[in-house]
Amino acid sequence: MRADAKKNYDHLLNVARTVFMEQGSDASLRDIARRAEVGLGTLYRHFPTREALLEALLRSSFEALAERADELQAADDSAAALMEWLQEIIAFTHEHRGVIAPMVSVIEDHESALHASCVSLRAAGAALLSRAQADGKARADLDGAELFDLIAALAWLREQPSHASRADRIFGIISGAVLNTGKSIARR
Amino acid sequence: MRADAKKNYDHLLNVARTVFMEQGSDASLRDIARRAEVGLGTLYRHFPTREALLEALLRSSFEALAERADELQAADDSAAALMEWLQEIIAFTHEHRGVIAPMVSVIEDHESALHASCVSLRAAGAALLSRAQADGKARADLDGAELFDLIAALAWLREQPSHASRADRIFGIISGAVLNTGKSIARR
DNA sequence: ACCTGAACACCGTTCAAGT
DNA sequence: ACCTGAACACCGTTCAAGT
Repeated sequence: MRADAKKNYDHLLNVARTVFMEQGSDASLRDIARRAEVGLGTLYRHFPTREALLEALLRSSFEALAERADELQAADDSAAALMEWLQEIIAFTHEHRGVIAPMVSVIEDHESALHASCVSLRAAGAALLSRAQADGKARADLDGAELFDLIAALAWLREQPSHASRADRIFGIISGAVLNTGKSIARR
Repeated sequence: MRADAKKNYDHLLNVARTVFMEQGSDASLRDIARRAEVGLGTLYRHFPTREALLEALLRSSFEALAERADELQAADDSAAALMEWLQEIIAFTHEHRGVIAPMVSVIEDHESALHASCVSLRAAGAALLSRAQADGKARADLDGAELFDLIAALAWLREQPSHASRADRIFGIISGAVLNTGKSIARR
């Protein structure tokens, strides 16, 4: 990449990070180009779709979450490890408002720039689930795709302001449904 | 209302029904006015917000769902009644793609035209839940707002094409978490 | 090789002017 | 009392023209 192109690319990523954080992942691409003081075509040249921009922006975070799952595979308590990872991925999507919808919409679209990252995350979750199942701590009749569905549902709910006060409770209820520990979540 | 106004009002509702069914509840209001062969201002006069249009369109359905809950209160099995009603409300939101997001976003906004309908539905669900709880068939540590969250999460998931094949399974898992029957959902 | 921004086809919302 | 549609302020996406 030419030096000037590289500079634009990096600057666009930084501005996009700011704007997405402020306004969510459905922020205006025009606004990003404007704030980066770059032609709109330059943004489209480097990132042909919103998904491509999100992927470039969040790649390292996705990788970190996948690595975190690997680390947690070594934890003593496989159920606690799964719960911890669920907490972390929900916290991540909560931080990046609006990111769960594109993640779900591209999970079966092999052409999307965001596809690989989502599949990796699903696989990372599936691996943690598998170990918990092997330990008899997670319900056996659940697979990675279903776990990803539950994560997506929780993540979407988390984005709704009216839900905020119940977020922990609902997380407990749904993640509790994944485990074999009966219905023991914190009572009020 | 003047006769010509009434005619426009009714015609707009019919066209909106068609367009929302075709494209979801976030369809273009401009397109609706265009297809109704009515000035854009006429649509805004009758329905000042998208929520007002949705409310006028779905009021009878919301009422039917609330009445259905009343009927089901008389059923023998309170747990089955709750499950049946959950199925029906999810089927309704699935039929009306895109409607769950505004429903959740206005549930705490007393000014919204859609507010009353959503609160009624939440109350209807809460009543069914209460009876199941009194019978010891639903987990005691759950309230209407939390049930509404779970419904919303399921409804949103249902809108995602990639989720379609697992819809029944996830419904079983989440609704199972509401009941006190352990984790007995259909195995594969 | 890369950048620019006008052009095109859309939105939602408001409101002066018309009947 | 009601209707109309231009006007305004936005979008996403493409692409001819420039450096």
